[in-house]
Amino acid sequence: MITLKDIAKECGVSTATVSNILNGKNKVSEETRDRVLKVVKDRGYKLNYVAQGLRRQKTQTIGVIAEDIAQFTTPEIIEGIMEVCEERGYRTIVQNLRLYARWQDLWFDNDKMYYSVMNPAVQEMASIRVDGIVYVAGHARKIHRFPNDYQIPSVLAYAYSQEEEVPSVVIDDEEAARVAVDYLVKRGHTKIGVMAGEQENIHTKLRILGYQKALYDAGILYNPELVTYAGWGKELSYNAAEALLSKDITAIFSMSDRNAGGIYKYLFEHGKQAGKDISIIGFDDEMISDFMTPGLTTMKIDLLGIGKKAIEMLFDKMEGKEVSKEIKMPCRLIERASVGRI
Amino acid sequence: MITLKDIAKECGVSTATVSNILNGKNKVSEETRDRVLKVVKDRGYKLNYVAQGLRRQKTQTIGVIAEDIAQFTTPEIIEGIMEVCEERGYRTIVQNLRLYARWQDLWFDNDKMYYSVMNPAVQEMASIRVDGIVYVAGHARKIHRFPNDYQIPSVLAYAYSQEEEVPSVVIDDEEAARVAVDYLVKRGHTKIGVMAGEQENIHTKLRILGYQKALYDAGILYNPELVTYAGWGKELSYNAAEALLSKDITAIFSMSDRNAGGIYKYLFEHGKQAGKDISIIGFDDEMISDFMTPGLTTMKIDLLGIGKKAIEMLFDKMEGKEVSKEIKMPCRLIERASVGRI
DNA sequence: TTGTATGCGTTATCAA
DNA sequence: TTGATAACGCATACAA
Repeated sequence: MITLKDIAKECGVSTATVSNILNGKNKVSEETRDRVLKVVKDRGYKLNYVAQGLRRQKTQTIGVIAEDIAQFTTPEIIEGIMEVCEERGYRTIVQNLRLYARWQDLWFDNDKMYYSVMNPAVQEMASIRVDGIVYVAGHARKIHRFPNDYQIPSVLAYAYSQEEEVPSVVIDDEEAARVAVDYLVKRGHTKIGVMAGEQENIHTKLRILGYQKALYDAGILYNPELVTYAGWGKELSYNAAEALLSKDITAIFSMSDRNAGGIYKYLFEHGKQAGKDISIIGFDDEMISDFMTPGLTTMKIDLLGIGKKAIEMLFDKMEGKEVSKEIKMPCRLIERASVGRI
Repeated sequence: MITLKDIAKECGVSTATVSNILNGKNKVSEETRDRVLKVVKDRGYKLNYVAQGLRRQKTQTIGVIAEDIAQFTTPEIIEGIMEVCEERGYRTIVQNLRLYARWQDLWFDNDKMYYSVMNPAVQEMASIRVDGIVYVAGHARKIHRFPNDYQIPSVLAYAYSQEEEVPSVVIDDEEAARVAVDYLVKRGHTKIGVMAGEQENIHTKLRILGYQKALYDAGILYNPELVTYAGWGKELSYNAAEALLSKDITAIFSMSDRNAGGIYKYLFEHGKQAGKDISIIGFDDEMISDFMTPGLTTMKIDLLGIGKKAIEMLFDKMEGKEVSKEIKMPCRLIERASVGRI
């Protein structure tokens, strides 16, 4: 592989001069610049970032640590991060912890498991000498002890940071839920059930709060019996659908599109339809919501925006600017056909 | 940041000794090893991969160039690549060309557009001095002129290579289609329509071939009038559904789950059901197929397997082993409820 | 078993 | 405007 030294020799100049030219320092004459640039091009010379990184002590690289790129939220968040990095001339290197693929949800409360994968990943990033780290969580929770021994500027995306120096970007679950339920209320629904996610999950708790808020604003009494916890998948939700539907309700706030899918399945098997026999609003705007029949009205998460915001905060931090401790990104209502009027 | 030299000084040994210990060379006494290792641990010393890469002329890093990680096939392929890389102690660095995000499908036939993004990406990988490259395509097509000026061992995943030195891993479209249609035939269907993808697309052409093969094997005459081209999305397929359904058919081979979704929508609006009024088999096994009502029987693509196979071929290449020019990965039938018997 | 010295490809300092 | 030289952190050949 051709090096800077080769170019220098071929041009009859010093390596310092070639380096200066390549880095746009203007202490070189037009003439030598042109000559060198021509040779660089002809020989197809390419800078060695490894050597540059060593000398500069700066790799111009952002590390992304993803809990699992197979989580539906993750690729789009990373897409947002990469888009901004590219604009700013930064490279991106992705570490995939594959936490869900390894252990499903067993790692949630198992620090030993978690850190057995997380620590090496951070060390890896440190060894590569990335200039900053974006940690992309698979679902919202409080992350404490973010290993910051290496003094690398870091930002959390899609989870809440417990450490002062690590800011985070999350979705505004409570407000999004309030908007969703308010949408039902505005269409005349007052008896509104909830197909909730995992009971201990932060998303779940905050969305319950938003649900309460919307009811309160409308002067409707909160009735805990109308809230069913069914995890995040289709199956549990399907199993819970019958009991929930047998209650005296006209609409359901489903905390994920997948949960809504379980209800749809139940309805289908009993010859009923969302939007007609019962109103349903989902959450996530996963692709499935556009493929369910009828289309599922739902709350869209701005994943791209989360990624962009997170990396922008990281750059601000790297430049020593003041950054907010936590940013809540709004969700957007996507209207389809699963909600009717009373 | 603490360096190898610091450790050496603290232990009163030379850097060479520390390096030898860290690299598991057994020309060191137990005693000094233990002493050094203790200091390494206490001080939290971490190797600098940048320096190591420079010295070794080997970065222990695999570059992944993805046409777009937002394509539904891509994250899982990357997941497979990363899993194997991790086992072998290789790092992974991902470049996301964001081709679809930038230009939808305009870049397919526009070499200038394509290489304006592709060439810098490859140069980037070259500058990082990755040991090998896996290129992950967003959809199957023939890729010529894979820029291999840098002599970096490379492999194509999910597209066909036109270059002798670049092997590829693709899905066996023809056989998968044959299996799908045969499944319909075995259930008594003889009048089988096709909701096909983009006409010029390789997936489309090969699957048509598979369709023909299955018909031929069953002694059914191929009738081109039963084949409708509708792109890969839901909308065009929905628009084409009426005409296709009005033909004298009892089943449809849909070349993507999304296409099947368009048919479902049409059926739903006309009070009909897949599996009862018409049989449908899809392709891809995207998540939507499990959420459609009734569940869509479909062909699952082994994306994880494609990723693993591709990276394994790359390692073989890097080790100078002989590798096949092209590997076709089989698809698997996933039975749900959208196909009935005649 | 351990240490010395050199070089990987680049950038930065300083002198010319 | 240009060049000589040192240094970044590590691995290795060779000497001790």
